[in-house]
Amino acid sequence: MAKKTKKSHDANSARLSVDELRRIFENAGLRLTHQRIMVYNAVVDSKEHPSAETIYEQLKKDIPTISLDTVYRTLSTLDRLGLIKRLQLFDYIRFEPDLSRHHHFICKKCKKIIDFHWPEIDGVSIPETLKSVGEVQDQMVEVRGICKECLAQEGGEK
Amino acid sequence: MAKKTKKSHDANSARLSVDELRRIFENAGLRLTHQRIMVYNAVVDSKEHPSAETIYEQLKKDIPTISLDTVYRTLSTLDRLGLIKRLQLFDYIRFEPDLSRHHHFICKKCKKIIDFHWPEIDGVSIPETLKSVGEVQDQMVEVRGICKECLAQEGGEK
DNA sequence: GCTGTTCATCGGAACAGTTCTTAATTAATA
DNA sequence: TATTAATTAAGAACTGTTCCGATGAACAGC
Repeated sequence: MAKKTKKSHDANSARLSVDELRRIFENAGLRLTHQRIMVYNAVVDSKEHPSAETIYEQLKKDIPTISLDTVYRTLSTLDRLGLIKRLQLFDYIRFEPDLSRHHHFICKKCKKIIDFHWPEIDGVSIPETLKSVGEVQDQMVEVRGICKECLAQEGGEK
Repeated sequence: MAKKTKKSHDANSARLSVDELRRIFENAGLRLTHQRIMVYNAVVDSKEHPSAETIYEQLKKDIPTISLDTVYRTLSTLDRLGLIKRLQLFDYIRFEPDLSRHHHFICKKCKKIIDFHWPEIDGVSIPETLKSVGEVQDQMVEVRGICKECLAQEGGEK
């Protein structure tokens, strides 16, 4: 009753079923524990690129005994298994469930991260000079600025 | 004699003269101290996106009494004045002198950061959806992969 | 069912990078 | 030279993250 009904998912972060999770964990020789399921679901359901701390605070409501260490370890495990993605954009490490190619708008003020897509960029082939630098595995545009909410606040508080 | 002759600069990180620095500091109501000049020069001369610790270790050779705290404070000041740029891509905070638009290749293995240019990307205009998200101030492509040196090492050590 | 083994978990301690504190000293500018 | 900001030293504090030793749960083979 007091529970939030948080169900709105993007196409690219649909939650895997427990059976699918079990298969992935078993293949990796790992056990699928309650905590692991809960951490996974928390990241997938979240839209705010949460930090370990955020996930921890959230899960404590349902599992009061969960430890921060477990959250950290589990997030690492999930990242290693490719189920979520680790991001380091600021002082915090954050996690996101969207594994498809996308980019980030980062508000310099409130540090909010907003995903966006940019197909025009995704189509541009990597410059020649980069090929001699190394093997490219991943690319992402990071756009920084001030988000609408912070702009409104700035204008209002003057 | 034991001094390194490190003079190769990119076009975009030409060192400001002491007079130019003085003017900038004066405008900001700050004093231009020996340490500040040295820290500034160390970043501008460096090609490796150094951390505070790296700068500190380097400067100790010339100023044995310099404190790590001063390095941290000075790097912040220089960033605030727009003379260098602060980067947080990994666990360390790093600094770079190149203020022009460029992008970063980051080696996942040795954590080296290599600058590169990508004019094709710079010309692409920002997607419509972003305009409703906020005010864009800065954009940068982050490419991750394995650099040539690490690739060679990987092949060799097998 | 038991028994041992293999993990995952817990709680707290440890760690690393960064910032802050206080007081004394040094050095830049008017 | 006087004023005042910046630096130093030595350490504490802080924050995010990881490690450690003990405990406990789940599973395999008997």
